Amino acid sequence: MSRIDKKERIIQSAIDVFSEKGIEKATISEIVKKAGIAQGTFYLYFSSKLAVMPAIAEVMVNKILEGLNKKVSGGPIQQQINDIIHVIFDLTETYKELTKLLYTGLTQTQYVGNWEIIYAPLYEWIEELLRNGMKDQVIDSELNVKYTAKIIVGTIESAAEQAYLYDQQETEAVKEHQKELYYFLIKALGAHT
Amino acid sequence: MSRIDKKERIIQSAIDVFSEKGIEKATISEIVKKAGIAQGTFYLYFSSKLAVMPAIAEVMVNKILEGLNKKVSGGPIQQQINDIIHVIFDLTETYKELTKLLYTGLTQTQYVGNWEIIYAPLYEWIEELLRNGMKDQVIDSELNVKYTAKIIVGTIESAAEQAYLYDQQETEAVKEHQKELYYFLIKALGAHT
Amino acid sequence: MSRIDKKERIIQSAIDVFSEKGIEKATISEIVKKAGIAQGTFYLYFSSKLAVMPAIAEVMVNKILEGLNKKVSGGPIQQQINDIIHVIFDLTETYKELTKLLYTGLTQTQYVGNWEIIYAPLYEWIEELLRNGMKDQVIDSELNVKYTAKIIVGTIESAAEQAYLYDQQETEAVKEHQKELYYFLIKALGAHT
Amino acid sequence: MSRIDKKERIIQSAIDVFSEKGIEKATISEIVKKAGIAQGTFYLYFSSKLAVMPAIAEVMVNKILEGLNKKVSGGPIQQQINDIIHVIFDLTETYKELTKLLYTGLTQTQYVGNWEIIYAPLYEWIEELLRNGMKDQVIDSELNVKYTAKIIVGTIESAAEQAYLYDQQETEAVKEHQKELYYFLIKALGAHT
DNA sequence: AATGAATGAGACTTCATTCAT
DNA sequence: TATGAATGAAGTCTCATTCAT
Repeated sequence: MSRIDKKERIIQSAIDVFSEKGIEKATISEIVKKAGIAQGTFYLYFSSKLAVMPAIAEVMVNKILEGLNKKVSGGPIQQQINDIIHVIFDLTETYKELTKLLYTGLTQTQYVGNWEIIYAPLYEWIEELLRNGMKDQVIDSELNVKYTAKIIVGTIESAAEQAYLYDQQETEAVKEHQKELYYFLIKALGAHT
Repeated sequence: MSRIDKKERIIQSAIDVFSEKGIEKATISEIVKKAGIAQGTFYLYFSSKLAVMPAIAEVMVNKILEGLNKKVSGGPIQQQINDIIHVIFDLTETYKELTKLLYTGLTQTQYVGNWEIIYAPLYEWIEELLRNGMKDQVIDSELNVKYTAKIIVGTIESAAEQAYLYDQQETEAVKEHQKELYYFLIKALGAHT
Repeated sequence: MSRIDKKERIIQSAIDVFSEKGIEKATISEIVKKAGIAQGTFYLYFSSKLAVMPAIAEVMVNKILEGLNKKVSGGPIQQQINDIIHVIFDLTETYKELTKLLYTGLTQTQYVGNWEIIYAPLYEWIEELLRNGMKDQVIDSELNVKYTAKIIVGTIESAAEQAYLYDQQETEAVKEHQKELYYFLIKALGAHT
Repeated sequence: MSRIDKKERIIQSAIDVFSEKGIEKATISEIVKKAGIAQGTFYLYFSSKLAVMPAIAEVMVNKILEGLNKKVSGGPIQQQINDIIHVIFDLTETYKELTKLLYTGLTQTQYVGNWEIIYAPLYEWIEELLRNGMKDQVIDSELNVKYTAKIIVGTIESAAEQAYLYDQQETEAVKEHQKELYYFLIKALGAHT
């Protein structure tokens, strides 16, 4: 097993354990046990439980980007917004606590600053979408691309967390929530419904 | 010192310690020390560190409600939205990590369900605002009041966290972010800018 | 069991364990086990293994002082020197490694400075002896009391350590060593043999 | 790099690390790091951390012998005693903790017995000096050469440790201490001051 | 002979929780 | 009700030692 393998295994195992137990109750002991490596080996790669957070965050953002690239069609902006909503909702459902955990985990460490760097590619992806929409004159041409991208991501993520994490909504309610969110965003962007 | 005093002191002290140390590193020892009570006394009021969370959440939501009631004018919907943004941004700045911590803290316990109950008054406040706006025909009459209220709260809170917590923006950038958020919401609600 | 009892027990147990195992191999686990207290209790009294050192040093110096007060006669200076030699040799034999350990233990910590304070009463005891001898004109009247006291203690202690610790001399050799040491000191002090 | 080079480097590095950290906190990791060799390589030369001690002791005794041979004049015994004091004080100042560490380090191992062997050449050097002094009738002809040599070495070393290690005396005080020690030894040996 | 990643035993340390006062 | 010393379980982390390369 190579060095890189070991590190990957730790990250993957940490994702599992954090998801299941939460940051508080997650232990390095359990992470290494699940990763199938020795206790001391953990410390060759990470200095503490929370030091794994940035690596996990990167994995998560990559999953979102992958999802966006795979699932978001090249069609009209309305369809694209709808696809983005579904991608983020699906990932949030799959990884439930993890996203929230990441925020908290990072804020509890010296790595808060990393957050922006890690999320940058995602924001850029949305910014590109907005710029194209503005170029095609299908969305409000006066909006600030940078902040709007952040607002959109925050809005969708918080809605998804609401739906799956706090409300623990039924499938039907989730659909309703998504639909409302869709109209909300479409209007906010000045696109035609 | 009465029972209620003691309990209040524990909650306040817990807010301080959680804010400063995060959930992970906060200890009951420090909470009781700051509260000026004995170790054992804590357990007369709360069963564990995380059991204080719902009480803290309630305090926070009350602060938001207080802020809304005090700061949000009776004027046009646009002005009200603007006021709401400022109230939530200000509280987020003051209590920085605390909101996030609350989410995480609650999700790590049996109290997740409480979240909705605690936030209910806040959502109702916004829902009332929306209903009035619809009645006055100043906002989109077709939107779903319940989900829209949640979406609005989520959007503003996530933007505030972005601004103060992750980006650690300068005053100017925050203002820009707030302005963009304002237009975003106004449009989303179908109100005239 | 009172607070003081607990602390005393830790110190006594630490003396035993350090003597038996040396600083390196002594563990807090074993100290508490022998003291019959819980692991965590140790930390209520001392912050680390080495932090017990000054307390042990004090105990040792007190033992020496006790011995001097009890065993050293009020007779002629020659007899007194002889008695001092025996007291220090006896204690060194009983506590073998401990004295050396103390030096090392203290130098490995922030407590080096304490050494002088702890040894002060012993030096004073010897200084008093010297001053009396000078007053009675039985020893060299020109010697510096302060440094000579230190030199005497150092000379006797190092000889005792030589005898018992490094050379591990037989009884006869020890007697010979002591006798030679006696003449050495008598002459150094300018007393008549 | 030859075998001998490697071994020398380990010993030198161990001296540095032991001096800086003390036996307790010195680690093989740091010794090899400073020596510029791999972890495993250490074990090709020494079986443990403490097994380096005898080698270090030898280095130290050689330094003392070198110093004596170089610095101690062929003049009158008084001058020679004075030179010896300076040599041992200087080395003690340079290597501060190391001498004490050696004692302790050796006593914590199976190598205690080695101590006498290692120190033998030093004692012989002093014994030779004493025998010459006796032959020349400049010192007490009745003293036991063997024990007196040990006592002298112990007296000077303990005084030097007092001065530099525990008291951390200023230059002036050290000179005073040395002067007193000089008269002390001269008188003890029955030489004329 | 040399390497250094990996190991895992075990020491250290913390801290929630208890309970006699 | 309130206290806080004592507990000891459990987690963190280090580091000597091994072994495949």
